[in-house]
Amino acid sequence: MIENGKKVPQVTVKRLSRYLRVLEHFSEQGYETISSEELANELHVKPSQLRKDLAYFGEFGTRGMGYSVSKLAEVLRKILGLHRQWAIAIIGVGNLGTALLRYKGLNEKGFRVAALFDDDPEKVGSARSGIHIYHVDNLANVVKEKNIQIVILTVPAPAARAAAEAVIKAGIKSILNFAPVSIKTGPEITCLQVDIASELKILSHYLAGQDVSGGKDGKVAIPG
Amino acid sequence: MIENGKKVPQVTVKRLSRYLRVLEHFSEQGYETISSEELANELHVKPSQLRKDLAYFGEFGTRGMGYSVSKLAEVLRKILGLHRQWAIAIIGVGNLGTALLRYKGLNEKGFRVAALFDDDPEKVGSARSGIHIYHVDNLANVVKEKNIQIVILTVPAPAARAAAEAVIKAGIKSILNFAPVSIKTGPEITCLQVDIASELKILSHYLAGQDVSGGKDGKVAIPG
DNA sequence: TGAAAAAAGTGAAAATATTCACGATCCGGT
DNA sequence: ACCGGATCGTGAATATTTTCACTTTTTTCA
Repeated sequence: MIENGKKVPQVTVKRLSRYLRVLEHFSEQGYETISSEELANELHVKPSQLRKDLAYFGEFGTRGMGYSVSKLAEVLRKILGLHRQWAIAIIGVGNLGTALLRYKGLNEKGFRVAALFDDDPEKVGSARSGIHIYHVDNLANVVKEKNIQIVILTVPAPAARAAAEAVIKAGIKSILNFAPVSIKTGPEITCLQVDIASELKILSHYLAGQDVSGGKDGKVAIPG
Repeated sequence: MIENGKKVPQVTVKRLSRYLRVLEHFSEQGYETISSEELANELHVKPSQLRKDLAYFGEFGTRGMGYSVSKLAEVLRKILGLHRQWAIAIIGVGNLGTALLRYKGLNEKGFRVAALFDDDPEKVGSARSGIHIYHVDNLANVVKEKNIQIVILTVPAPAARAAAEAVIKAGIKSILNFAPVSIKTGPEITCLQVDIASELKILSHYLAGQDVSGGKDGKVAIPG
């Protein structure tokens, strides 16, 4: 691992991937160097936070000058493991699974969807965007065969827990879970949750708090 | 607003929506009461955290007994503003936008997709799942007309910033942004970001850190 | 009715994460 | 070579969030 000593907070890793995106953008624009202030402003974080985030991994800037755009990008790619190619499986070929398969962000350099899984006999055996759909019962085999490292779970909620168990049993260490179910994992497994319905409810909370309409049935007092 | 005093961290609000989901599940199973321990275990958080989260809003349990499943669910629905109906617009009718439109989690009680927007003349004027696709130029009008409160941004990255500006100008206060671009908003606007490519990179980081293959080109040392 | 058990609520402690502010270093011009 | 300005790197100060551990309240059962 790259980091030198103390453990890196996950929020930091999340920001690193954002820094990288901005750097790649600046690189395309022909920028050679960038200061922590410019880079941080782009993402609406404090420059000191950017510097602190990088400090977990080493020193990459030049005082008085800033950072070399290309060098820093390269460092971030290494920290994020993007110098490798990761094979992804999507489990659950519904609306969301299919959309993700075709989503540009998922087919960036470094990632490749290598297999799809479902338990619907109608779907199993066919293909989407040229990727074969296997039955989930074959998960362990296909994972081994195709050297899959990352699983994206887009199954319906009731199926999620079982699917997650199968995934873990198949030896997968990285899960991106879109099902609205919390998955219990050991410490050696990274499971990130993307919960769209929850996000909406958060928005709803803030909207309701601002009491947007103030309408007649807008009472929110809590009984008892 | 409901909360009594100090401001509520956003992570707390996020957890509230998860608690609610579990409660609804337990309710369907016929449970009448639930302890903080049972509820918290389900989501792999500490019971004390659940209690602290609720404490921002009041006291809802009975010592010695736990919480009434239905009462607590009702409280959470109110806190989260789910006793109202919110109209959503999706901007960007590509793969992801279309998938979300059809996604169950987005059509739960409390939410309704009321309009779609795109700037592709091929799409504008047609409909998806019975929802009309407008040109983004008409955003402000349609937002007013249909009383839209929440916008989901699923446009490509280069279009995101402009789209976000238009959204904000149209008076929207709640944005769920799927574009890989950081959006600067005033304090009265809530903008949540769902960044799928970033999540993958986080997974990649942890995978690389574990040095999964240890293979020949697995070197990760940083030069200089 | 009283004692024991269960479980919420909560102030304080601990752990994390962010921000500040300043010393260190580097570049460019003279 | 030196000076002034820019900007990184970082320890210390804040701020935030989580967890603990204890107190209070309620229920149950003998």
